[in-house]
Amino acid sequence: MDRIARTITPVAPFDFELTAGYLTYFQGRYATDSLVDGVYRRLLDMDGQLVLASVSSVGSLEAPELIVELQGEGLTPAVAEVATNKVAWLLGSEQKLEPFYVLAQSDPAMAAITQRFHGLHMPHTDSVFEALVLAILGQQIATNVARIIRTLLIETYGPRRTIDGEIYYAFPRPETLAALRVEDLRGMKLSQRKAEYVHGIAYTALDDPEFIEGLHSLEDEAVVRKITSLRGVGNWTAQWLLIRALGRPDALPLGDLALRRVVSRLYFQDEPQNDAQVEEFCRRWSPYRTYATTYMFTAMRTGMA
DNA sequence: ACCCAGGCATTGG
DNA sequence: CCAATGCATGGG
Repeated sequence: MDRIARTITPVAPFDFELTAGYLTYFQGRYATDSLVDGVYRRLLDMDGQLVLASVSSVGSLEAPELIVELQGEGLTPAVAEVATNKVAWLLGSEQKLEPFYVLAQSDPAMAAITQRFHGLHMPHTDSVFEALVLAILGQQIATNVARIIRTLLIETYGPRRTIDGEIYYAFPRPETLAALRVEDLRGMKLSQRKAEYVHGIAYTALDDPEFIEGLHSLEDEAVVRKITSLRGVGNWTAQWLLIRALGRPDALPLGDLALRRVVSRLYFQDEPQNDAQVEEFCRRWSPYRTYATTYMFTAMRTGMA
């Protein structure tokens, strides 16, 4: 087992615990990710080579610095370089939040939220495929149910590695999910329809990887047009893809019940708002609607809204 | 026993 | 083009 250490210098302000904890808020784990005793861990699947990244903070909010310890068989400096870049991406460390914070000052509620969660960056998924499958799994079910299903899928079909007596999982590969029968996915507590969606997306990702992973080079609108042609992917899923997989700052997941609720709670005295009203209202945060959405969800999750 | 929860595709008007 | 409906699971 080879080990290499690297550092990452995120764009300030960067709150490591808040950002790494965004995914792992439930018992410090999210199937593929963990945050225990200030160390964020994730098993990276790099062209079939499994590398465990262990990340800890040695800096501060305004002068952030992260230590990334990598371990795996045949770990070379070149591989470590790619792995470090992946970790930087996973933690959204390049995001510049200041312009959004300035915009948030024009609104007392958002100003309070951004102050409370100062330095929270938006975590990203490793691949577009991962974000797509996770979004399908999360459609129209309670987050708790979604978590159970997600964990089951990852721990059943994800590549794994035992290190120091602990099992780590990477997200299942397209070829693995594409090779399954729909009944196998139904065994993962997916509905017939979702099992078909996931299978179809895995098949597409395997058959035409560029269709999925090539979305990085397209404009937001083109991404939405292209990805919603897949069965199981509507606007809500496309917007989450822009946020979670592509790191776009101005996405807005209209149709999201939680978004409607949190906007109505924070700005309309709990008076229910429909999608058109939410869209109209959220214009004030463009071109940073991704950040506004994520911060509102975080506020809601922690009982602040 | 019900009802609902961070949607989508299909169908019927 | 828009509204209604089935889908599956687990928690309240």
